[in-house]
Amino acid sequence: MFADADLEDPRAARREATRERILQAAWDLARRDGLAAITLRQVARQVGMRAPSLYTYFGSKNAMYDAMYAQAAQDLAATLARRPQTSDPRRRLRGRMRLFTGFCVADPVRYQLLMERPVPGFEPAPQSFQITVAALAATRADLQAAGVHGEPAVDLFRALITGLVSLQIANDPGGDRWTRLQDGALDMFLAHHATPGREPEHHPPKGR
Amino acid sequence: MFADADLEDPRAARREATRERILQAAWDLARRDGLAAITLRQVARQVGMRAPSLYTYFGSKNAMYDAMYAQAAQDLAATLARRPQTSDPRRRLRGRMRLFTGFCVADPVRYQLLMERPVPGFEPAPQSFQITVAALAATRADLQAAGVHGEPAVDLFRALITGLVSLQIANDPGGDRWTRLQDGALDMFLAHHATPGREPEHHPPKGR
DNA sequence: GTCTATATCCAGATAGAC
DNA sequence: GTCTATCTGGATATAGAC
Repeated sequence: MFADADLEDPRAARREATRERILQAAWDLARRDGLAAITLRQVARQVGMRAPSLYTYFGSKNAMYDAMYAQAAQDLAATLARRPQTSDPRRRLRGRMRLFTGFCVADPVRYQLLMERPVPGFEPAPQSFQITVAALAATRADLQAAGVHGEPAVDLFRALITGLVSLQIANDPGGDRWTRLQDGALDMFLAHHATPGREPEHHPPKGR
Repeated sequence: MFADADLEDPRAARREATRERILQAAWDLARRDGLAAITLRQVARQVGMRAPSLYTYFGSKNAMYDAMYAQAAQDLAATLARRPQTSDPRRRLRGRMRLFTGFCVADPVRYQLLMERPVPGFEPAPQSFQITVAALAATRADLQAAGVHGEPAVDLFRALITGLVSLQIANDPGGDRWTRLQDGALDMFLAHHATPGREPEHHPPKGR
């Protein structure tokens, strides 16, 4: 975003590198102890500093969480955008779904920060939050292209994915007990909620 | 459990009543500020005491969480057991599902304490946890009676319910945007994972 | 930019008077 | 059984020397 505004300036570059090291340390601690449990003292120690020095880089602890959220949102957007062109809408939907579930289970703490409210008192900046919303809108378009129409169907699809991911993370972290069910789940869903056969170009309904 | 061991003894009864008042205050505060945010001082004030007095009733803050967890687990067990006899397995499954989702959305904080790990450093006593597990086993039996066999199908069913409940709680608290999808979701699920027609008495497969 | 020192606040838990 | 007083510890954040 504005991070690389002055990549030429070596001072700014070095500052950015330090910011990055701090965030990396924060992620490591969050993965070990939970997002809400990290303290500025711990983060500072991890990068060889004392807590007050962090205030040179982040105005507050919540500002640090904000930077972490922004990183996570960028990760998600980059992951979902990676999907290559495919002519078959169902294959594209399936690919996007796999990318999404893969992203979620690859780093449960990142998922938690992005999708839940794991830190009391912290809410992401609207600007970062919009990145997340936009990234999910792509899936909505895929659904429509695959012949799935109507808000209830989209909601049910979201529930299916959310359930698979959260049970996977909670009950079989690192495994695939639930994620391996995703293809079958998609088939089941499409059989009930997609108009069969090829789907023409579609202009969105004007309602909602 | 052991709470009513000496209901005759008026001293024990009064003590139990006070314990109950304290827990009620803790639930109220948890619903307002979140489970992890409640403090012993707040709870004590709420019942007209000072914090140290609570140690007469609970050995530690975690012991209080344990008592809350036990209450929630008992609630769940009582709710799921309430299901009246129905001859049609599918109707029974549907009824149990509705009881479960209703239980979850009726008190999101209770659901959170029961199903997630919302308080860093607190894990429920195994004895209470077992109540939860046993209560959920009933649903497993209902699934089998309705013609759903195999662990993957059970896992998918759990994912469906979990997703509906958690999106409902997170994005439409107090509403029914997701819970109203449950009957349709069940139909979809059964169409794909249940053996059609009437299901005979079934002895569990030895595999798995 | 980083440090020490400190302000400010609040937590869970214990000791001991009443 | 309930209280006051206190212990112990940790948090975020700021002031100001270097």
